Amino acid sequence: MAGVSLGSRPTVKDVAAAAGVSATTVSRVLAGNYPVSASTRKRVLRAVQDLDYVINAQARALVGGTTRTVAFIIRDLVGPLFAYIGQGVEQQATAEGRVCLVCTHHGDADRELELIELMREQQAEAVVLVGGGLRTPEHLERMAQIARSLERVGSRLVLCGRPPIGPDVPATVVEYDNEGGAFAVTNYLLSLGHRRIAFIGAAEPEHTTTSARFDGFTRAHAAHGLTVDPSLVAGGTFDRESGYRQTKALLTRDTGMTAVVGITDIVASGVLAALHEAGLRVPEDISVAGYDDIPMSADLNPPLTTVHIPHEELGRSAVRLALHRDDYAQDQHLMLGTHVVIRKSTAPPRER
Amino acid sequence: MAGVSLGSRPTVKDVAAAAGVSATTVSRVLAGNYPVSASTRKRVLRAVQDLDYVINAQARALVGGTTRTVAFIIRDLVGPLFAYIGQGVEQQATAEGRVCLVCTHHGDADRELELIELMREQQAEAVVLVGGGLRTPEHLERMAQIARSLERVGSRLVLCGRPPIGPDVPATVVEYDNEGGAFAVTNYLLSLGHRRIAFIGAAEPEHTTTSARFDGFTRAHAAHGLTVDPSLVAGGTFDRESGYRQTKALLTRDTGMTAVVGITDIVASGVLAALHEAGLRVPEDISVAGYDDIPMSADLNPPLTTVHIPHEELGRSAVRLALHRDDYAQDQHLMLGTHVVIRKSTAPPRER
DNA sequence: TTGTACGCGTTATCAA
DNA sequence: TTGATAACGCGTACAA
Repeated sequence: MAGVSLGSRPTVKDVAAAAGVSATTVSRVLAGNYPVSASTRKRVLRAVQDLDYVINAQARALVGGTTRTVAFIIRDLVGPLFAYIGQGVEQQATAEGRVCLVCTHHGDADRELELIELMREQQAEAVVLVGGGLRTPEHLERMAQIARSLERVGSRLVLCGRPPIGPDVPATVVEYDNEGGAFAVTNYLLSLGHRRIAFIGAAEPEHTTTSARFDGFTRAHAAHGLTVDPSLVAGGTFDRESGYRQTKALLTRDTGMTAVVGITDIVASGVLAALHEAGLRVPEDISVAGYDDIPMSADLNPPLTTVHIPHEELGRSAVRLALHRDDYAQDQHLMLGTHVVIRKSTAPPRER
Repeated sequence: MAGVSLGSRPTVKDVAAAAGVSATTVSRVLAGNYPVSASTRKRVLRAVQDLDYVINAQARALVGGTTRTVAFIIRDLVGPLFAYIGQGVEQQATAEGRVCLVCTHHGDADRELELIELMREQQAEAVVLVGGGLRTPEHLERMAQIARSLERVGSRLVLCGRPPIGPDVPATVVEYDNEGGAFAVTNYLLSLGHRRIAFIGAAEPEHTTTSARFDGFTRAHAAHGLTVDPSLVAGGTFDRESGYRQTKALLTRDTGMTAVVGITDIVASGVLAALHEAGLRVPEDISVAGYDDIPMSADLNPPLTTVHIPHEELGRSAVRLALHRDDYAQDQHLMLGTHVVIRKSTAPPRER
């Protein structure tokens, strides 16, 4: 292997020297945006090969002003829902010639803010926040400030699966119809004849996802002239264990419930487990619905009725909009549709 | 908001001007590695606040020589196994104060090589390859070259879940006992009395994961004085659909098989589906085992006997070793153990 | 304790 | 078609 020197990265200068040209010429050959004679180009490319040269992205970013980098900040890398959105982000970023930075906050809202700051240091062209977030006034205010900070340096805050922060806050928003999906699935259960429907996972009312889904649940009841019975509303977190525990608790009381809506499919899988354990059949004895339509839902026993979210499309659109916001004044707020996927876990209530 | 100028990122110079000091002093305050008078520090920090200044990570990397960045290259962001390894990588990187770059190659080995090159441009301190890879001579040779290229510029190739490339190739390797796990689970089935065991997912013999697992399967047979019947070995890919199709095909022939090993849990879930559809009970009529111990395995019907891989530990160790390779001459090859997790999908064969 | 001058690797500008 | 020079934003050696 000719010409490779150990211990230090070759630079344009080294290539220039090896090719007997100036650094400028090397740069031009590599960029291909300037006329260079064929013979010179050949010599330069040869030197690049010999020295095993690659460009220094940091140096290029420093002078060029852009890093061609997109950051995405996500609760976790695991978990079927977020991973699919993340996959959409990564694919679109790659398709647009960008590199992806990824960070996880494990549900810690303050950590999320820290990470945005970190991504601002990294000069990310866009900072995509995946999934729902807090909606307390303080948090929204800090978020608004951060959005403006990013704006000032030519970057862009992107909310993916979360409602806008405020009317005058510069941010790209790609959300899905969280409330509408919850309305639709609840409405479906009500149409089947259910009147005692439990809702599991209603804690954290200041969390955007939680509140939107619960609102849809409530509105569907209202549309049928009903009000939600608070004793049928259980709290908990977004995991399977929570769905299991909350269902167990509900079963100890005589609630008369004939259907359960889990705030996510994962929660619903815990609901199913608890019901099976109690010897109840789904959907004969009790109906169960989830939310998210993660791949696993089709494999549950029985296959779960749920609300479909366009996971990947969410991520892709987020990046696409953010990177092309200067083009023909695109609308920077997109609301993607959701729809109910009817499987085997729901049926009319038993005659009592 | 005082002092924020629109449209351009503030620099140390701006902060210095605002605080009435030199750029050097600002740098020192921010780095905190040099004595600065309390009053000066205060003025500087105040200016930083006012201007909403953050450091430029690219510029710092250019002079400092290090990006504090770790890249990980993975087949997909979705898929339970890789995501967990990725999570380990991300967590350890964060714990070590690094930022993560992520790219996916969707199983395309050439694309993987391109991405490594891209990460070399990005000056990543370590480039972690997650999951198995090709093992053709050409690919190995290109891989070895790349490892040396990375080495030359102070970066490091890390193989996570893949065997070493060669003895003289500079790379950090963290693998798990793929062959041993396959041996153990096959041995378990043989010990239960099974003699006609199918292996599903044996295509791509040049893929490291595939071949290691099939080797373990073969060796277990040999240890019992048996040879593998080729008619019980089916090919296919790593997905559920493949497991389903291959099983269907096996069932059309009278193979006499009493047990099936899927090359992954996902494949095994397809196997289960095909068996159920054929009216066969698991494990009464036929036993099924998988590989990977992804979370879903415990929820399959019946819960799947499988081989556990220390997913997250794999990712964490990979990053830890790579970043500390200068410390006290650490061994840069780690082999983590696997073990069989016995659940409900395996039992002794029926008396015939 | 603080400041000046230079260099990191690249590209843009200007001149030849 | 090619080259010299300056500049990007920061850290560091050296000087004060």
